[in-house]
Amino acid sequence: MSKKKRSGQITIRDVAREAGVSISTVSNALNKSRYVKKETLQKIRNAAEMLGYRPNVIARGLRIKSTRSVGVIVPDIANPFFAEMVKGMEEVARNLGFTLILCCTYYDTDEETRQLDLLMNKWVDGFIFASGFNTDDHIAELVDQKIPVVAVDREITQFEVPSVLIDNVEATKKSVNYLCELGHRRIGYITFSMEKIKTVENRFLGYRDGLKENGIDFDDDLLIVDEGLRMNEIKGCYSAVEKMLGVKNPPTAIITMADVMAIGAIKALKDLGVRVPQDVSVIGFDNIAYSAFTDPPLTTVKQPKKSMGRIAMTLLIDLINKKKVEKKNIIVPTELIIRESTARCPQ
Amino acid sequence: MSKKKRSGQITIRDVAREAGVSISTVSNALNKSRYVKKETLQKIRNAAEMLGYRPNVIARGLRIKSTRSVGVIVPDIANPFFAEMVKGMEEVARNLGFTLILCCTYYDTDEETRQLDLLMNKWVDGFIFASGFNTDDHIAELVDQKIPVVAVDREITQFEVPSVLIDNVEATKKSVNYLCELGHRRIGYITFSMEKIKTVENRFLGYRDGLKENGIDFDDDLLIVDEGLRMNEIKGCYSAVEKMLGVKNPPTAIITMADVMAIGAIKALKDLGVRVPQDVSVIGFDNIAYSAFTDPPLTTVKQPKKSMGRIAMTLLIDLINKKKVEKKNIIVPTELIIRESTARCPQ
DNA sequence: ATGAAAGCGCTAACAA
DNA sequence: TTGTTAGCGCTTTCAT
Repeated sequence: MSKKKRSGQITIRDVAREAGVSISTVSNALNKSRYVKKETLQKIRNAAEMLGYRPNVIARGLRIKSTRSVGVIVPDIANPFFAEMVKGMEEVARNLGFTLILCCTYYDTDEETRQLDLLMNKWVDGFIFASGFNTDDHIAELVDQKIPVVAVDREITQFEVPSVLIDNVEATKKSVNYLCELGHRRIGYITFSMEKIKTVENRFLGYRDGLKENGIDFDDDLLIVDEGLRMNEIKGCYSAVEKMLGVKNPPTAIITMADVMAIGAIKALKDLGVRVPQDVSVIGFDNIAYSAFTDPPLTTVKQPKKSMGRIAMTLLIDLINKKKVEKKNIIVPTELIIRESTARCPQ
Repeated sequence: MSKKKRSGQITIRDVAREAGVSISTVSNALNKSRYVKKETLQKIRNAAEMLGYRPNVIARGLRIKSTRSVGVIVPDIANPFFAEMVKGMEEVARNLGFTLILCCTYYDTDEETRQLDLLMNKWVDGFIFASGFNTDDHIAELVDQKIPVVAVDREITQFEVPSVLIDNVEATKKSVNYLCELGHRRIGYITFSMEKIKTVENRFLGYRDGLKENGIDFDDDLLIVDEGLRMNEIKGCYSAVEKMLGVKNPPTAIITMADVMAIGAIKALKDLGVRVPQDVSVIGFDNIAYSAFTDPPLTTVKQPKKSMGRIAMTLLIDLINKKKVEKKNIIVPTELIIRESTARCPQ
């Protein structure tokens, strides 16, 4: 029963000897890469089984230049939005016999580049980027080397890289429209810096254009752009909320660009003695599982996270397997989920 | 600027030619594995830089039998408890130049075994199991082949495998004691099946013994063991709570073995018109980030998730690097976090 | 201080 | 239907 120690691994050669055939027959038999007589096949299978043979995927990878592993690069796995997405990815990778290598960047471009470098050396067969900068320089090399890449929750404009994402402009407009229906005219927006991330920018654009379409002038006072939010989305919202309430004509509603931030905003408001939603309404973005259980439950825009992850991974593996796929963006639907953090505008 | 296509990779041979030295000198220079004259080194570095040389880690791995990658096996990455732990692991893996391969098992032993097999073929250098069955058979082979393994949030009894975990018995007793201090005598417990998972079993033991130490008889009516909770911890709690409230002498307090379940329990209670904590108190376990923002905020037992992940990964990599480490369990501290889901026993 | 060459375990072209 | 063999890109022993 006890197999050999790893450094004395059972190789294809051992199996060949045991089965009384050549190593190429073993290889071909086990990989079904050419026809092998039934009985020979059986002999080989028996020998392999008996010896506890494990094909050395590294050696195989060296030969065929494929490791059947993919790199997944996300900003932060502890953010339920990304965790859900990765869950979807993992599910399909596993089912298709691929291995998922996880890297977190914490929104740091240098880190993203470093990770990429490391993984390219490891010869992963493809990449999914859920991380998000618009400086796509480091993707250039991947494209250049024809390594499959798909993006998710971000757009890559410079290259022919397919993305799986939502229409962020429209999605945010839904929030704005809903608040306007409730009579709000002073609507604040909390985001982190958008210059490098199209997704973040588009959400802001949805906010700005949504206001315009409802005949409301954009007011700089009601826009908080805060880098601190990146590292601690929940707590980082305290200062943002404080700042926003301090303006001469404070908002009656606040939109945040992520649920994790909305959760922090609600807490901050409550701590400041502001009632949600009676005094101020709050809308988040993503519909993470926990937003249904906050106090009050959060109104938010739902993204199909897990399914985005699944689609992205399927796409990537198709690309790796050289299936013909249309290299264009896949837009998945969103939905405004109305819960109790929003109410009619006071007075 | 444009590097070659991958299949025409720049190899050590190209660098050697460019630098006018032998390939072994290049290898030794780049790996500092033996002394190389300063100027030769410089020449080699220049050549490598110029050509955009990337060492092929797969080829290297084949030679030295190490891939500098580790397998991390968790039940469910979308559970914030595991996501936080993985975050800690990823952090140290990355800093030490290791690659983290993520696998989810969804509490399925067969899946765990399959994953393991896949990763062994991929020659990962070591494993972290946060997944959790006490049938450690599939770990036997790892131990047998001297592949480093560390466990986290679980105990492995049959083998000399170090674990990073809390004292689950004591931790749960803290909850029981606190509820007793508040005057509760009818304390329910919701868990999923514990037979195969020591951690789950120990929490129950803490509950049972905690009751005894407070002079309370264990009542079978107040224990709900529900397999459905595994797959959907939040929603699965509905039926558990319903069942528990239906008994002749229902509880005034409920302990769940995880925050995700407590969140579901609170929701279920509210939907049934039971006030938390006025009518029934609820205590969770883990202190995931979102338990601070539920309604009411959850009283829970804090586990240092990220730090557990960090410790586990550090330990594993030490093991891989053949550092001498004590192969014994590392117990990390817990803390009862008192929020507002618990109150004095009514009347 | 450096080079030549063997070989890690596998696949695939070519032979038979 | 199967076997022989070159070679993937690298590390490392043995020479020099």
